[in-house]
Amino acid sequence: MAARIELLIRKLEQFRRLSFDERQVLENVPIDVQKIDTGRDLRRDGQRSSHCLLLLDGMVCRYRTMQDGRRQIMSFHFPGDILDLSSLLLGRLDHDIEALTPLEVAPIPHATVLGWITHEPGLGRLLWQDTLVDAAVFREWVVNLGQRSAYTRTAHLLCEMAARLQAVGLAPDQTCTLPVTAAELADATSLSIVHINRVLQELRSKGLVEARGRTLVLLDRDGLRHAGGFDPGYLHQRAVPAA
Amino acid sequence: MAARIELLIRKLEQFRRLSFDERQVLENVPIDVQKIDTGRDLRRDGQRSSHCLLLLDGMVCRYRTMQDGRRQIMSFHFPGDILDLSSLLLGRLDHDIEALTPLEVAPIPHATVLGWITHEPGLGRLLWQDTLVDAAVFREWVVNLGQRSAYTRTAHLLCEMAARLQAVGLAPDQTCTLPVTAAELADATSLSIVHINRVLQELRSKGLVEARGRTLVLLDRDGLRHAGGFDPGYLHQRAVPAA
DNA sequence: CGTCGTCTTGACCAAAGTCAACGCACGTGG
DNA sequence: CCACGTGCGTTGACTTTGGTCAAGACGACG
Repeated sequence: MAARIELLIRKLEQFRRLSFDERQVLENVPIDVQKIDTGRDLRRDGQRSSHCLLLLDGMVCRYRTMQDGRRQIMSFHFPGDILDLSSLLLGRLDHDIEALTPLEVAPIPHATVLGWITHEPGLGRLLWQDTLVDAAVFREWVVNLGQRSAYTRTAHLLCEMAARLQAVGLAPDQTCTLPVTAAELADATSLSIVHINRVLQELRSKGLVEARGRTLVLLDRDGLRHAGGFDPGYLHQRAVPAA
Repeated sequence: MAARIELLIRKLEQFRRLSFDERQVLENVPIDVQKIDTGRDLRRDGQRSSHCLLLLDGMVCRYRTMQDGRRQIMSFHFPGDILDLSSLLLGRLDHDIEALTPLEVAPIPHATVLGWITHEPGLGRLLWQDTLVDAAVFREWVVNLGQRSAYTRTAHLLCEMAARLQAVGLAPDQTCTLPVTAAELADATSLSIVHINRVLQELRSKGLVEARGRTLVLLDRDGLRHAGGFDPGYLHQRAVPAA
């Protein structure tokens, strides 16, 4: 299963080609695949840990629960993402991380990651770049929550998810299937379930999306892009990598 | 004016004590102080640059302007902050940066910063930590915009600003003066000016804040903390540094 | 003294939330 | 194989939070 580290390599190669040595360092990491059920929390608010989690398969969200039980999803993550890079340098986590689908993750000891960046400082820079992109995505969410209407906001979020899936080769054609429920979209857009439902109806009536069981299918990426005023520049992706 | 780099040092020492060599590297940087007027843009959306800006005095915000002219402020910055660290590794900026007060900034060439992190990898780690904290702050803004009411949201924002000023020794006592207008708070909280005005009135009526010309005085930090449900954990500050 | 930017107020409006009931599909166990 | 329960989606009626518009006050500064 060592091939799985390819996901991380592909993600980092969004920034620049890796050198032979850099690839070697990553490919030599023993990958210990763990399976996790839908709904399980991978990490809890306040937790310290000695490993980072590399997501190999499935989808995950980070969220914070308020005192009154409402919750705000802060980000979604896809295969190739390192879920809690912040635990490496910051210690305590300030949010929860939950499995939205059945998952495969690989815990990578902090010591291993520190080894990477010591022996190959270039890798450290790439990981730092990754956290800068993360920050850019959070900024975009601030704009999205602050300035866009329910309809535009939802479309924008769907575009972002599609663009990120495509970047790691998981949404090769125009369509794209997202394993999210209306409740999860509501928590991410900070709309009520009732209202996100009305928004999704509108998106469906325009032929932009389609509901299939517990998943949402994006039918018309350009239409969604237009509906959400989506400009992918903030994702700082290079050209779409070859499938 | 070389003493000014002390601000950055103090900021980084929020994470850990610097070694003698690390201090040396930073203290040897020639500081070229530039003065900037209120309202000027320091950086524009899409811009590339060859320098990072170290803020020495004054207050700054990052924002994005929408097509319809509304704008969303994404963050405020205080002395000691590096304003566009992302330009170092990501190239194109995805937002504007504006002076909210008269400013003193020091441009630091990218090459210089790259030199720091090459010769003292520990400094690179500290700067990376700084961007992780930045990201944590953005996440908190997502929660703030998504889940908190106008009143709570505003109080929370004020608490955050006070806590960050205090961390660099600029709000030593219980009170704290912020050079922000209602319009700027409105753009940051994504409330209308009219509504933020009503919120500020309520905060004033409870003795939590006071308006003095173009500045806002925080009178009762504990009261604000309570009003905003503020928990500073996400700022990942160590104990308050000695004044 | 006038002007400009900022703050303030009140009346009205609209986007999104809440509540409550219902439907629908799926899975499990009798 | 059907009955039931559970989780998710849907709908309509009503409410609330905060937005919009418009007018006026205040205060700093040339």
